Amino acid sequence: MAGNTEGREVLPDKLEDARQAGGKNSNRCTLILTEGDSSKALAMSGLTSDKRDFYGVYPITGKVLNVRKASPAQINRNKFIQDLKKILKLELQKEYTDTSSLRYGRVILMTDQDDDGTHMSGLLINLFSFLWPSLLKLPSSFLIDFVTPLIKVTHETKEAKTFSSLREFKEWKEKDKAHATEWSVKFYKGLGSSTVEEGMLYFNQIDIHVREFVWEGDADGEAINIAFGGDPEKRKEWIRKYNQVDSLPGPRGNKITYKEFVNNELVLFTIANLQRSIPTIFDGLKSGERKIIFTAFKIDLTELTPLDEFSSLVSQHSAYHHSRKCISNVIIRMAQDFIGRNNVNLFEPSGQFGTSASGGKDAANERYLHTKLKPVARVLFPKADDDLLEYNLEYGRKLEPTRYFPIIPLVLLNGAKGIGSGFSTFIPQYNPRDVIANIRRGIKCEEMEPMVPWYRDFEGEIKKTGEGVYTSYGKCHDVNDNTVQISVLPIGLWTDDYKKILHALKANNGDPLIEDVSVHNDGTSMVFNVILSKKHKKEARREGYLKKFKLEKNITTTNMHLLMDEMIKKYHTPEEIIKDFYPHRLELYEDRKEKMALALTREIEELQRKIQFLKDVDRGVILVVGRLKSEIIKELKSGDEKFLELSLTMDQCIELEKELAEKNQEVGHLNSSSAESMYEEDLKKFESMLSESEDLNSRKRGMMALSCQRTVKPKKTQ
DNA sequence: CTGAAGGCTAC
DNA sequence: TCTCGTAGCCTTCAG
Repeated sequence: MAGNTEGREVLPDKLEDARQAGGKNSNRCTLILTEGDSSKALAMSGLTSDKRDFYGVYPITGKVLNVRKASPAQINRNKFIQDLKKILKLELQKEYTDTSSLRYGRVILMTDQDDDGTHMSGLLINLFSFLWPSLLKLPSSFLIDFVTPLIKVTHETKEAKTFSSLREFKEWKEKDKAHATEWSVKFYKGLGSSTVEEGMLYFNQIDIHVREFVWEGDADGEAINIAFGGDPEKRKEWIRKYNQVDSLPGPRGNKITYKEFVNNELVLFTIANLQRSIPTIFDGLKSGERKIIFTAFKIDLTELTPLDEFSSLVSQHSAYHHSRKCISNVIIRMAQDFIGRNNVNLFEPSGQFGTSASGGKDAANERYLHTKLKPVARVLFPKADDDLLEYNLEYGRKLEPTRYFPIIPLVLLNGAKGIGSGFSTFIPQYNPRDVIANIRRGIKCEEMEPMVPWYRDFEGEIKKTGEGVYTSYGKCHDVNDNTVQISVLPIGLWTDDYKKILHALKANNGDPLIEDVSVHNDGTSMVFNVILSKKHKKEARREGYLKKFKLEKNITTTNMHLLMDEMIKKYHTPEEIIKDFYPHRLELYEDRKEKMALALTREIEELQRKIQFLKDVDRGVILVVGRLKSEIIKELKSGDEKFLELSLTMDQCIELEKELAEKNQEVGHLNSSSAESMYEEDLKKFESMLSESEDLNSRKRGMMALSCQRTVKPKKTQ
């Protein structure tokens, strides 16, 4: 009667097993895999007691292992796969011709209706298709997609309709454009926000909320292999192809082939993944960073504010839908200013935002941190641009711009690292002055100077050592015959990691290269004193300490990808990035000029009308004295009524004429200024700000030097 | 030569 | 609350 309880005690704690699972009715049982614990709760509240006979629920926490790229050992030790095997009684390597030996007859994937949810479904499909392909090829679908409505439209007289994708909704709207506006539209924000009642509704009519995955043939396997296999080149090709499809997918019933899923739906995750991981050429920002900047400008974050407070404001103002912990980490990274991080940080780090001891991983918890915008932010992103940008909308609400246009390519100042689907990116940091100089050359149609990576306050050397390869070097010197002092590490090598390297050299498999290491922290930086082993001393001197002590690190320009209008573009040099950037920035000044001219013209016309009005009053053309206001208005041109509020004196007239003269002068100035000269003004402002902060830094360093007069003495050798 | 690890925004 | 494990790509380094 009841399900087979054999082995039930070893089933995972988080499983809500179907009562009939593993029994003679196991074939009629369905396992629901949910994305996260909150979706499991929704499923549980929707499944009434009688349904619990045949439905089991198991939550997945986090992303599922991509088995196609994993080693057998990794697959074996993966917790989720172990659990799944137990729950379904799956056996590796087994060919299934039916599901009779399993504890459940089919599996429903209940993932969120967002891009990451699609990815989760994809990873699960990938898992089954790789480990148990025979199950997906069974005539009756083994994998089922649970589809909750994303959008619901209601009408006064007609029956409500629901859509499970934005694409379906848009198709419907296009088809009946004339009447679409009669419907009111409701957007669901995903599984997490569904109510218990909605959960019940989904499971009462489960048939209209599911979609079967169908295996048609080899093309399905091939599509999955391209999306999840070990060949990124194939993936790049796939993304390029499906990123620009304007044709909509075929009819959407209650079935979908794996190939359709991959090419029409999974590709949307891929694009979202690129947009959050790879900056645009225009503003050098990833989507999350853009939301952060936007919110900081919008709420005018010029006073130190607790970081957790700011990050929750970002969620509200920019409709950031991911975890707040995540956005806090991004803000922390944007505010960090230790050597090797940002050349121009836009946010003030107040509190322990992390150090070069561990590349910033030692930052304090967000509740101990404060931040605010640095003044340079509004110099790089001028306020005057705000009206010229294009903004994203969500449910009709204005959000952050689709892209900003800082005055110089931010991505070259602060660099970029990111890992997306199909593409990753690495862009080194450069000297703002070099970038400015090259922009000026570009505008004057002169050849640009090749730039070498530059990191603020880095005292080591960086030079070109190959095609697309630059090497940064640490610094060290002999203190005495036995001791070498290492005072500077190459870019990207953190002191904690370097300690490990030195200890490895000390051990060196029983043949020590160095005898001893001592580490000194002088408050701002680390200094290592290394005692050379007698045996290797000569060799170390001959081959060079930098090489011997691993004080060289490469910085490559071979993987520079940026987004440009939703397409990935590869750059080979930083100068190429500048060339793609500054013409757009110049165009923005043309826009700005046009807009300012229009506003000025309006103001001048208004002034002229006011002056004319006052003159007419003065000459008696308009009679004012001793009359009712309503009488006078009848004789006035429409729009002139408000001029009655003016003080009707010649003093007022003279003042307005003075104002008019000023405005006319402004027009003259505007007409004589070109986009280029306006650009130059903004660049000069940024340059003077750079000089200010450089002065400040050198003063700070001077004070440090004074207070740290005690130099670090090497430890005496015994 | 192969495998692992680091970097970063997400679940 | 914090830690851990996962995706995704490319480069470096250890075995």
